[in-house]
Parts: sequence; C-alpha cells; structure tokens
Amino acid sequence: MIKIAIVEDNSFLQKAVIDKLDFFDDIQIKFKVFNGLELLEELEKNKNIDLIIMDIEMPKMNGIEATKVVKTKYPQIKIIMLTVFDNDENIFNAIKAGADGYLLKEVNPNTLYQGIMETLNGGATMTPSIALKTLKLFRNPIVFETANNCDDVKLTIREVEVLEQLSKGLKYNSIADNLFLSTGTVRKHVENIYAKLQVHNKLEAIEKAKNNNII
Amino acid sequence: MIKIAIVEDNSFLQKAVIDKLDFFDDIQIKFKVFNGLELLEELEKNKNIDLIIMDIEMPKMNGIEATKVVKTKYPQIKIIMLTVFDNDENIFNAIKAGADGYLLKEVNPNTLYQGIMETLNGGATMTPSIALKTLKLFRNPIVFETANNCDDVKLTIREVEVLEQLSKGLKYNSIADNLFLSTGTVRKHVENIYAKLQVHNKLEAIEKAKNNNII
DNA sequence: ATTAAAATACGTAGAAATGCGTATTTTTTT
DNA sequence: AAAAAAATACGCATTTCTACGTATTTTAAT
Repeated sequence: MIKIAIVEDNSFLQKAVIDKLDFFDDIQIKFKVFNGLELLEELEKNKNIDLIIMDIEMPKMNGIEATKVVKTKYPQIKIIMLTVFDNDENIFNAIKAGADGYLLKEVNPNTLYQGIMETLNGGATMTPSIALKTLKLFRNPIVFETANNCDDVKLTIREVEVLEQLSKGLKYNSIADNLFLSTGTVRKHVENIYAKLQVHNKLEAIEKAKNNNII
Repeated sequence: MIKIAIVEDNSFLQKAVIDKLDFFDDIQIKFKVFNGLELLEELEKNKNIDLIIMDIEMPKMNGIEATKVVKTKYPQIKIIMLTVFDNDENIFNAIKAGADGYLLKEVNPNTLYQGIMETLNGGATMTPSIALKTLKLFRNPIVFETANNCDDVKLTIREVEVLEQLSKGLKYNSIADNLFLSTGTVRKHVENIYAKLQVHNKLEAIEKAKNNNII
C-alpha cells in the first residue's frame, strides 16, 4: 500500500486529485490538508508517508517553503508538485527546494499514477512541457533573486574563515592549527557562528551560509 | 508524416530502432547514418527532417558534437538522444548541446513514439531515471574532473538513503526515526559508508558523494 | 539449494562537537 | 578618550559521532 498525502488549498481541486487516485487500489490517501503549515503539523503526528502531492500557491505556507522543510526534516518522503503554474521561477524554485517531480493539474489519472510509481522507484516525473523548461533553465541558468533569508546575517571576517575551514570537514584541532589559534578559540567562534545563524551543527551552518552567499 | 533520421554506428542497434518505429504509420524514416559526419553530409542534401534520433558514442563525430552543430545550423530540427549510457557527464553535455530529449536504448516502442510526439509538440522527453539525474545536476552542479570519480564507488540503496539524511544535518536519532530503524543500525550504515568512501566524517562523505552524484 | 550480499541490531570505548559560563586583550567606532 | 565590537582563551558538562567487534535475519544471486 502506497501512503499518500495531499496538500491543496482549493477543496474542489483537492477532491479532483483524490478522485483521480481513487481508481488505483494500491494507493491509500492517509490525509489531506490545505496548506504547508497543516502538512507539517500532520507529519509531526504521522511521518509514515511515502509521497506528498503538493500544490504551490497556498496561504500560510506555500508549496515551495513546505517542500524545503519536509525535505530537510524527512528527506525520505518524495514530493510531486501538482500545480496550474508552469512559469520558470516556480519550476526553478521547486526543483531547488528538492521536489522529485512536477506535474500540471490537468494531468490524467494514469499519468499521475505512473508518475507516483516512477518517483517511488527512484526516478523523477515531469510533464513534457515542464521537462523542456527544465532543460532550458539548465542551459541558460537565470539568477532569480531568491530573496532567501533576508535575515541580514553578518559574520565577521574571522568567523567566515573558521566557517570555511569547517566546511572542508576539518576538525577543531586542525582549524586551530591552520589559523594559529587555540582550539578553545575556534570553538568559541563556532559557537558564535551558530548563534548568529541560529543553527546547531556544522551542516546546518554551512547550508545556511551557502544560501546567504557567505561562503 | 513525421520525418525522422537515425544516427547510430551499431547497425544491429540501428535496426532495432527502426523496428520499434515501424509499428507507427505516421513515422517515416528518411535516412539512417552511422556517425555525426555522415549526418551533416546528409542534412546538406536534405534538411527536411523533423527529428533526429541520435546515439552518443560514435566514431568520427560523436552525438554531442553532432547535436551542437545541428542545433546551430538547423535549430528547428528536434533531437532525441538514444543511448545506453546514463552517466552524468553525457547527460549534462547532451543537454548543454541542445538535445530535446534523452532516452535509454531499452525504451519500448510506445514510449519512444510518445517521446517523439511530445517533442514535436514542443515538449521534451526523458526516462524517469534520467529526469532524476537531471534534477540532481540542476541542484548540485558538478565540475567533471575525471580524476575525481574514478573510484567506482557503489553504495547500496539503504546507504544512499542514510547518506541523504545525513547531508541534511540530521542526527542519528532522527534518521533512525525517519527510516524506522534503530540508532545502532543507522550507525552501522554510516560506518559502512565511510569505509566505502574512505572518509572519516559526515562532511567528507557528503562531499565525496556529491562529486560522484550519489546524492 | 546454496552462497553471497544487504539490512538489521547491540555493546563498548574513545574522540569530537556542542552549549554555557567567564574573562582578557586587541581593534574599531563614535 | 570612551564605548562597542571582535578576537582571543579556558573550564565543565553533555551530547553526538566515530571506530571496532559481533551477530542475526532478510534478500538477491548463482
């Protein structure tokens, strides 16, 4: 049994998706919610989900943001975007956020089902029009001002140096050695970095720093 | 009538492709050649072609080079790569060269036909496994340093899953939770991953895995 | 049917990382 | 000159990770 969750704010379209999947016996719709926040709440209660069908435009938390969070907290869950919008920016952001597929709302039941199966078997699924846009984006990468984290994070020069070394997988001892510091000082820099970035380990710090073009 | 050209150096495989397309009445194979150079010569004589089915590895001029030239001189002609190779570098280069699709040789007649039709209707076609690789390349653009990934590293499916979760900065406990495992098992998987990749911590493992496009 | 590989799980021990507190010196800013 | 920010450094407690060993069950391959 394939465990599916549906995230879609329009209850009419939600129903349409459910109807499409109703044909297939091995598909079990575990829950349906109306926005990203509700999805996260539901996943807290029950993370035993194989795949999420996700709309993009939604109140409170949109599908892109939700995808980012889900792919960070529960990377094993597959996500297929299902939306009426096929503009470059949405496609680009959805892929960057970690989506495993991108289908348009008018998809027929069979194609949707196929897409789900292919995704669960370690592939990805896209409608041909989306695939073409993806290829074009690939060839001609546009820089969207992602307006990522406007948090205006400011690390000092020394902190950036330490973070750069951290990102190479060096341990505190080696970093201290490289920068002619004591291990304790490196440690303190790392602490301060974590506090500024509001994270709690190397990987999160590096991820966030990269997103803000700090490193 | 859809006018198709086939570029494939192996005459046996060439025959196989023709057989696959023979089923369909609206497909007309205008000519078949054995490498890129012959293709260009033939196009000089007759450029009235809708779509080219192109192999990659060929003598004299390979499919990537040929695609570049064709897409420059005759941009209206669609090109679908049809090859046994699904390595990142080929996919990357084919897309960059301007290919409109990328299918694997074992494709069944129907899918091939569908792909052709979708491509001619302004879409693109990819097998799900290729689509996934494309998305990964999109998210994680690599520099193809041949020295880097000669190691022929093979991780099991489970190991890749664990590594993906590791790369998000999750701790062993959360990973165990997400994958419904014991913490000890996660630990053991991580050990095995490190041994295979010959590394000694998360960051090195992730770095290496990304370079080999494992994650 | 037998063998090999993969996935599962636990224990012990030491290394490394994280969080919190404190404190001094140096540099920069006002 | 005074104040603020940055860089330096340690100690303690706790958590997490890494390494090594062992072992059973499940799945895939020959």
